[in-house]
Amino acid sequence: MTTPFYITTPIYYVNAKPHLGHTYTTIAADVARRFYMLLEQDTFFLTGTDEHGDKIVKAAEGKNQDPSSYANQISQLFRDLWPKYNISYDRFIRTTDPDHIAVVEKILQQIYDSGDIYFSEYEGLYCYGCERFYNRRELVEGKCPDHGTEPELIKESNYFFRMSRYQDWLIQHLTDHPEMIQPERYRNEVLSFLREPLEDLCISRPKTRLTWGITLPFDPDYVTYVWFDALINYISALGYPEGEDFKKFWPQARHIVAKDILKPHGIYWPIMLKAAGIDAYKHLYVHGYWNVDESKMSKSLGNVIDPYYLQETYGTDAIRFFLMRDMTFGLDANFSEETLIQRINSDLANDLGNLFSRVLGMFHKYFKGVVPEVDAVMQAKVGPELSVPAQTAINAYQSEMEVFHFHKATVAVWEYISCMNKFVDTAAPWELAKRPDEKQRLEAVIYNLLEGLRVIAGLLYPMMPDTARTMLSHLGFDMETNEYLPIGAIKQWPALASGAKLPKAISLFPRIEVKK
RNA sequence: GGCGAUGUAGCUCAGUUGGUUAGAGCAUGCGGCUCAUAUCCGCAGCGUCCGGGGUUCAAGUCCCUGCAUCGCCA
Repeated sequence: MTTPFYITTPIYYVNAKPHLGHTYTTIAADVARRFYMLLEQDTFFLTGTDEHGDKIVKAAEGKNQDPSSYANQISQLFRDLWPKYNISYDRFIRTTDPDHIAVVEKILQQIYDSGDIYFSEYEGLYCYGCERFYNRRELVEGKCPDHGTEPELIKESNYFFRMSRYQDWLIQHLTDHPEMIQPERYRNEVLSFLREPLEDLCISRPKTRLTWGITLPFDPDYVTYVWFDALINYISALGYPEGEDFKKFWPQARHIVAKDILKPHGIYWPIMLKAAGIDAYKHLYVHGYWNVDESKMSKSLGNVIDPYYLQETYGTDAIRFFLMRDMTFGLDANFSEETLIQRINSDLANDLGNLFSRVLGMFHKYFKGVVPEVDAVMQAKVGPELSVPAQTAINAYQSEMEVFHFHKATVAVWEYISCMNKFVDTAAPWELAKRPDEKQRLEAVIYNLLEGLRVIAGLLYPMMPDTARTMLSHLGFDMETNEYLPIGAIKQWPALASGAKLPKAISLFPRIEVKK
């Protein structure tokens, strides 16, 4: 019985179209998920959209739509985008889904009954234009920064979640599970935040102000506030509390998020789970932002990268590869089409594509596309030159992937690709082909190069599923019935059956000509 | 204002518990091969490892301080 694997992306807020950041998070989750498929574990991959709240109401009003149809429309953009990037999720959850709403109600009632939700009146500075409260320090000379009007002091009653009660528990839990929040810098950020007393969280909005939300089961005059609704998706999607998927996958939950939503995921969510009597998730992986041409991606700068454009222009696998290769998980990275093209040409076309092409080219030239039988003595002599570094690459790749260091895992594969290219040069099959007495060596050299390609293709599957499958089918694997090569099969060496007839190579990644 | 992170070749970054001439990829220059997508392979150059001080036989690596950038909090 293997360990199940459960990975989630955040549910994306439908106040804007999908951008590069959403795309990165979702691809990272898909890569992780496919990696665990190679390990032959049972996997569940969840993504979706977050659709309630006043920002959605406002955005809908701006387009003269009701919140529901507006949310439908934006949510659909995400569902249309993911197939283009080969995202293979198991469920796309929406906070407007009836089963989700039922679970949110259930959890709210449960926490309310146990006494961790209380009703309280408070006073604050409210701007009617913004429909929100302001802190004194947010105001500009005592006025609303957006409207320039003086906010009014009003009294309002709301429901609060007693987070403060669980502060010590959370600190202890994070201490006992140092690996829970990664990379470490974000764990430290959470811990430093927890050094100050935690305030209770306001989890409701009166219906006089907001109706687009889930009604509190214990007070029909209020709806629940976005985070309390949104975070619960991670368990409602699995059929909490009785669902088989919940029982199977929840204990292994791993969340991927961008750094802007560290606090809800690092603090609110574990405490909500604790208050509801549910085990904490296993890991939270926090990544940085993609800057564009050295500056922050923002609508006002007009430099928001459109993932549809990228996919249509450069292709699914090239973008998947670039995003995984060029961002150190946890740190900010820079995106520019120039570096993207650079990467595609140098890593994909020159290193990988050309290797594939030259090896298969020689194979067809010297062996007419039929996998040669290799002499055992010769195999013992030639094989290790490629099989030993292959094992090294597989091990490095595997241990980096397990901790979501996609960047380093990629480098491990490319080190092996480089090793293969060097081997072609030193073994010089074109010289061997001229000498009949070297026929056995030539057979071994080509055979083992094909083996190396098999390993490369196997490892590339999580990152570049289409490319990997194309390569494997050119190496004679039946990719109609198999989706991928499991890790055990990747590690085997030699594996290719002699006598098999293989198709001619195709160009995996054409070079992109840069006009100057 | 408080806490923290980062600062290494033109660019992007690796550098374990301090230990020999500081590394990789890309870019640049030169050379080689011809199987291949004008690709690949080899060689070369380039670094006051942010500045300053200290500990040590020995510091990119530890301590103090200053500067810069960034993040979180107030």
